[in-house]
Amino acid sequence: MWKPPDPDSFNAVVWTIVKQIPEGQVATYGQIANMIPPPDGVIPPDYNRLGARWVGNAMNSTPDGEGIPWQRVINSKGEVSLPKGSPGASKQRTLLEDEGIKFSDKGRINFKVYGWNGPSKDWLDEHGFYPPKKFRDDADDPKQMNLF
DNA sequence: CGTTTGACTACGC
DNA sequence: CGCGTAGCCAAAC
Repeated sequence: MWKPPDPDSFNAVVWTIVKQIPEGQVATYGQIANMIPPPDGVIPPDYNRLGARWVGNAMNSTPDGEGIPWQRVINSKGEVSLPKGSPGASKQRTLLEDEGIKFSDKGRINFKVYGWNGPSKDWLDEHGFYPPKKFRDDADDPKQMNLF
């Protein structure tokens, strides 16, 4: 069974990945967890379920002033996952709206529009991370459109 | 110490 | 869809 190595280094890895999320896009806790290779190299079937809480923990202890876009990580339902009505929750929503992200009337973000497809393959290879789940076909990705 | 909690998620109804 | 539940584990009580 996979468990995170010492929490400090695990958090550092999470932050490294979160910093790659571009403005105006969002990732999920489970998506981040899926990118981080387990120490023993064996991926359990419910891999992202195991890591999602730890990713949440890492977000909870995000250092301020280091440019980590913590607001771009949300839960699998597309909602801000901080306690409803908390100062942090409204702050996160405001930050995302400032980046141009729109919320549905039920407070959800459409992954088809704003979901992050992960870093470039080069970056993944360089750091040894797994490619994450994609929310859109690359053909539909605005970033890939005029790549030719 | 035992219990509860938490920025989670997949799954079954 | 929404809601409840099981499973996870480090941290805080």
